[in-house]
Amino acid sequence: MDKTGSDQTTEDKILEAAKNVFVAKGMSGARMQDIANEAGINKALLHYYFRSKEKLFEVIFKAAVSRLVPRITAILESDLPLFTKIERFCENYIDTVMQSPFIPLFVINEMNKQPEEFILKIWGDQKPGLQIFFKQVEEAVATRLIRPIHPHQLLTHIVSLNIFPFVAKPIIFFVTGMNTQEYKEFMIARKKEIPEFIINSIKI
Amino acid sequence: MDKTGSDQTTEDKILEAAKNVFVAKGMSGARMQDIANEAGINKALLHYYFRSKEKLFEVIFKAAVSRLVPRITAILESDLPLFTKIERFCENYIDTVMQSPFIPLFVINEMNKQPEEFILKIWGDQKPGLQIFFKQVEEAVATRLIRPIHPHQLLTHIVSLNIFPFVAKPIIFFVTGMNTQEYKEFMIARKKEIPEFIINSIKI
DNA sequence: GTCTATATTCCGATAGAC
DNA sequence: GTCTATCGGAATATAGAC
Repeated sequence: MDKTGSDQTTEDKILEAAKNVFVAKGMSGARMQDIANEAGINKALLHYYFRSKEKLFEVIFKAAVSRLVPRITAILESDLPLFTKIERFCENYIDTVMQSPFIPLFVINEMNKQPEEFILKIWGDQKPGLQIFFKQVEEAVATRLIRPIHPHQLLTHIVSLNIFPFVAKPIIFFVTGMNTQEYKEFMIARKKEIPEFIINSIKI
Repeated sequence: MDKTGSDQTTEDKILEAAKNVFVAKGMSGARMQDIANEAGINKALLHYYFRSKEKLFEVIFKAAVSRLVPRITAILESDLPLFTKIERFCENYIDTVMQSPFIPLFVINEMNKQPEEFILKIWGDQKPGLQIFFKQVEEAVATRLIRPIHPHQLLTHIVSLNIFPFVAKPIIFFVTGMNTQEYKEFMIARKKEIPEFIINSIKI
């Protein structure tokens, strides 16, 4: 099962190549020729398997969303205690995203650029039910486990602290003068730093 | 001085139109024809004022960076006390960005997509000296004003909490089910919520 | 299924009249 | 400075041989 080997089906090679190119350059910046080169085939074959660039993009984008969203919601929707949940989420999220660090910006960017009807077609059923998490936060406030805070605000805090450093990587480089190795250590440190930062703030 | 009126010079009309189109669609998604339409002129005139799409983009991107970066650094580089600084920063940043909320994603996205030499040409001198802020955080730790935290981590926390909700607006809509008005109120509430969240976490 | 060759559309850029 | 018309190349997509 060598992901880059020649035992992949042509369709798989196309999908992997398309993912790499679309994620790196975005829908409008990607070229069918780039994808064909990356897959080691020619342009015509792309259109044989997927009718158009738009159809191919739709498949890739949907797959990216389908992998990113559950990654965020699964732990938050579990029945763990609130603080444990926050700790697990940060560790787990940063670990997985470090392996494909450009996916978040890809999804965020296309969510902002693609027409709304396209986005609706993708998310349609995906709309995550985070009500369990919101309820849990409200209860934690009611029982004085944490200080008063709106669940939407807390969720946004958590997600912002985890995702933003990935999308802003070039800015962090410029501002701090880190090199690649230091950036990696910085992100690993955040797996502990973020939950500590959050829990320190909300616990009573 | 009507910004949308016809008393603008042609160059100003082009610059404003180009900003709107580039920010909305990105470098690769923008079309010279779109910019010409938005400016109420024709394509040829774009090339008369700015030699190429790339040159025009460079002007727009540089302007965006030059307006965004000082906005972040000015307050952080001031000589205010640490907590006051954090409060002012959040209020000020969210206020100004709410007036052109797509600039941060534009800058972040192009920083990731444009070749490094292009970015270097833009930032060149801009490299902000946040050493004052970093020193201040270290001193605050040393004097037990705040708990131990690496200055880079704290800065990243602050910036993440402020910027991310703008770039992730469509995701917030889907996840929380907010409408436009609720989103606006949500962002206004963050002007107080974020500094409270941060200071609560780091103060001893 | 896979390729080469070609059609077709689009887009950045220029020529040249006014 | 501003316009219309057009060039030339690039990109998506299709035709047709194998």
